[in-house]
Amino acid sequence: MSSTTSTTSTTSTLGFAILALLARADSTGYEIASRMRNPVAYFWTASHSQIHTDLQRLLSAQMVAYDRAPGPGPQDKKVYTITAKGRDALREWITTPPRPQPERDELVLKSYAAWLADPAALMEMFRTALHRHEERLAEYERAWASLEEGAPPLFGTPKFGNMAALRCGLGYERHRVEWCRWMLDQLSRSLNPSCEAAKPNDE
Amino acid sequence: MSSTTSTTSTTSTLGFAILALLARADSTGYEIASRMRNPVAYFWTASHSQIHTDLQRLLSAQMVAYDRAPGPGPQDKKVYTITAKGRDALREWITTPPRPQPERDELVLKSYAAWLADPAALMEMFRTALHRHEERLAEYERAWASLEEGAPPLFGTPKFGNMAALRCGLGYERHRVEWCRWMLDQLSRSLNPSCEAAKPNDE
DNA sequence: CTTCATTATGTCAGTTCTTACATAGTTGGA
DNA sequence: TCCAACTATGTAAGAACTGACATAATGAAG
Repeated sequence: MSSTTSTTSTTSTLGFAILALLARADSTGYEIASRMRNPVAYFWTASHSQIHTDLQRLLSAQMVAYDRAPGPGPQDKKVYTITAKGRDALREWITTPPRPQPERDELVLKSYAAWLADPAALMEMFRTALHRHEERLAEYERAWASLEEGAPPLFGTPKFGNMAALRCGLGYERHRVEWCRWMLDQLSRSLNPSCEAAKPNDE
Repeated sequence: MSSTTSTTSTTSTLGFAILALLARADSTGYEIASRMRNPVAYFWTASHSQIHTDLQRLLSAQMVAYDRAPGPGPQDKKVYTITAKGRDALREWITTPPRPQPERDELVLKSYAAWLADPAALMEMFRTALHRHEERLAEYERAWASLEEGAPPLFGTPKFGNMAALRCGLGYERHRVEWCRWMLDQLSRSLNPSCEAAKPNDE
């Protein structure tokens, strides 16, 4: 309605990811990038170049502010803080239902085209994927155990967010491990279909 | 080796998605777009504008060719076919291990920041998401049942690809439904923590 | 008869994101 | 002592993708 305060929230999803991290702890751009590589925040990643770009955009939108702190390096480092305006925008964004995501997954795409390729080579690819997912799963299980050790997750504390995201990650990796194993089983059957009658057909 | 045939495979993932569809059936650009909206091929989507752009790129790379066919419309429609070169490139791409995907998921990001927001509003958002995933799951289960009806999935036939991708979709939607329910349970507990001992913990 | 959905092609502006380039101090090991 | 890794900032070119614009025939419903 009011033409002055344009509510054209031009903040991108990455912008909100940055705000979500700053709401937990003040950070430099570099720290934000490394915190995003952390598996707990595994669901959104960005290169440092884009983080710097977005921080500048958030700055001009007055969503964040920064204090200069010395070194190490030629320039001062900039420790960013979320502003009240940024926290308001973040809070509003959190409960806005996201549009259904387009599910872009290269491995599934490859499986869809798998009938054209060499089964042995496919098996190697899925074995690699399986190992990756098993490692991630183990990592998440360790993180989950260490989160459950302390006090129960209180809503209103960052720990709640950690558990929520981690719980999703656990379920996702379990599903992936299962799927990769199923694929490997199907592919091995196509290589030696001899034991067709012997197999008990359940797992 | 040979400097003339530059193996700089500049084909994007979308390009291979298009090739994978054309390997199953010749299609116009419009048909490719609608086939990508089909839930069986739910793992990669694109707007028609980008499909047209990529088809032109694939054409100049001689990965596809087309025959003109009449109407309906002002121009002839172009029925695209995958070429031998395109099929070779596709086959090579299928077994190349994809880099670990960055897992960009807005809903998980929101859950990570959920501790800052209103639990009631969050519950509504997760209820919406739950319904979407339940619907998808039902859709996939129907598709799976109709795939199992016929002959068993033979490797070397497109049906194998359908089952592979669908199996992944089923596992994913189940995991999502489970996670959304867990989130709703956690959020409802934070709203009335009184019945901590009373509730039977299942639904 | 008009209107609307579907089939069908394409361009263009703008956003998001990746990759490479560019700089520079500190710290720790070989 | 030198070299590599880490901390720290940023720019710029280009790829990937979205959404709006633009055109136009067919067929079905009202």
